[in-house]
Amino acid sequence: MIKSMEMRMSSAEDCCAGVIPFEQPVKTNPAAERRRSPDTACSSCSAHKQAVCSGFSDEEMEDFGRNVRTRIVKTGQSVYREFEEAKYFYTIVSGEIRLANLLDDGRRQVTAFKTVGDVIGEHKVGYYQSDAEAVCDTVVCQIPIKVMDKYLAENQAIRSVLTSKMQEELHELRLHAILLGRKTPVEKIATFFLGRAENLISEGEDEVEITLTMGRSDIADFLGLTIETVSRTITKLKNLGIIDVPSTHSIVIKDVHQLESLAEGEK
Amino acid sequence: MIKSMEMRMSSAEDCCAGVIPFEQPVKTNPAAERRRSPDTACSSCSAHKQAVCSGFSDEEMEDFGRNVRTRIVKTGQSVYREFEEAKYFYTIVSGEIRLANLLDDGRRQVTAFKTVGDVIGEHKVGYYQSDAEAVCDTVVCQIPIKVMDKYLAENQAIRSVLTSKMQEELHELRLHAILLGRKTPVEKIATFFLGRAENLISEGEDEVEITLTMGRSDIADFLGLTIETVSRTITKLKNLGIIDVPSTHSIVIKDVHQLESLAEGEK
DNA sequence: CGGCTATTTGAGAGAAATCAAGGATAGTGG
DNA sequence: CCACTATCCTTGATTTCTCTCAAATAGCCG
Repeated sequence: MIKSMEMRMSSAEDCCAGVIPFEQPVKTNPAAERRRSPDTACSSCSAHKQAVCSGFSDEEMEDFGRNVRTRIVKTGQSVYREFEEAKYFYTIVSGEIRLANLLDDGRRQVTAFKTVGDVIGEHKVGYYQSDAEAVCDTVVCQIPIKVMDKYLAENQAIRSVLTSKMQEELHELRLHAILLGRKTPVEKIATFFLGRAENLISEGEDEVEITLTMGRSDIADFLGLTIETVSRTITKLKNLGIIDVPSTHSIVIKDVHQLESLAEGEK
Repeated sequence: MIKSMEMRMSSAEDCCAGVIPFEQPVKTNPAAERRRSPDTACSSCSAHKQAVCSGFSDEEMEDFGRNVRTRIVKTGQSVYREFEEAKYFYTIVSGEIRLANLLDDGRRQVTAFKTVGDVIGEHKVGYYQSDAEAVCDTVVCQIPIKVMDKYLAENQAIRSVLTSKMQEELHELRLHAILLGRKTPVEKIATFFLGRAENLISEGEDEVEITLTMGRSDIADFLGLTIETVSRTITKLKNLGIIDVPSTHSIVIKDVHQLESLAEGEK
């Protein structure tokens, strides 16, 4: 039923932008997890400012910290799988997660890449609706649904943050639908690169370097293309002088403005 | 900037399944709206059971009814437009709404069709992120964001219903991404028809009749196809004996099981 | 009935997928 | 540290499917 793709991936230590907020050795146990101890407290968490927990007061944070666990997910491993009972939310502390769905014959659609501060999991459904897999070595904060529900019931700030995150996710999925349904390969790749560059583009700067954590097949399955078309399109953009490709997983956007034009279909 | 598509549509009175819950004449004013009076109270609203307001107690409902307005939206008119300031949520009382986004050159992606009981609008963003247009004559219940926020702050049941609806929307958008990115035209059309039949299929029944409220170009823009491919694919399914097409806007699924096989890509 | 759209159907072109190799890269083990 | 090997990525040739362009038909409204 499930064609094995993208397994046996490299551990690629330098591929993840986020800083892992503690130095503990990774357990050999594949489901490595630990309750947060004082030295790994939420207050020192590198993802705190961007995550749902940003809405907590200091005392609440401390209480929260006692109820969550940190889980290390190595490249290619899954955080959860589609149809599994949804017992937890996860906040991404460092690394990157892809959400993907499979058709019976092995065709795959990656619906989103999630990074530091993003929340994954399901509310009110009971089971996960996608596979969540680590694109590179990743650290997540595991929050039991019941705990989250308690905070949501009591705390307006948390509700507000979570609702905003859901709303943003809806918006991103709608934008992605436009991309999948109506954009050409060049537009898709250009849009994808710009999305990755979003937080890196500084005023008046034409050149930005982005990191492609994931492989070409993840990109292809995200954009609704084949890996060959992804590869050819990247080469085309390179030949046009709009990007440079110093290495497979690194792209330098040499002309942001021109790439933006391409992304919107202006010839 | 915007290519005019789908304008000047017919008024197609028989195309909407929902029952309009009151008999007032439609105002000639294009922004026809009225505060709900006792005889048009929420308690008699045909959408009540399926909508967010289902979480209200009787007194709350009465209060709620004083704060909302009913708005009649004729075929082709918009409830709101992308980038407009988002002042209201809307619950669909009867009829059908399409959410759509345009690219600068006129390409369009319909991201969803919304029907009775669905909520449209944005939280926490400030502006609408899609166009919302009536596929056929439609009645919506207009809820000021501030009013909704008040209820959300006070009422767990409302929060729960709204969160569920958002979660469901996320799920639908993910499923739609799979369709757009990875399915063939036959699979897309089959999936679309089955989605429309979802609440109509009864146990052990092979044959179901569905109504296509929208035109072929809406279907095409929803499925990421051209109208020609939509038309040809429908013809193909007809020739295979899996469906009948008694009229343009009516489809009889003659073999639900076989259509399900096609929708999932089983040859 | 007449005009306007929407839909269907046909023919042809073009673009992306598929099939097939060769080359680069990274992780493994000596 | 280096060679080996598996995998990933790129490139080329070909096929196939969908889009585009074009025109006929059908359906609806006044």
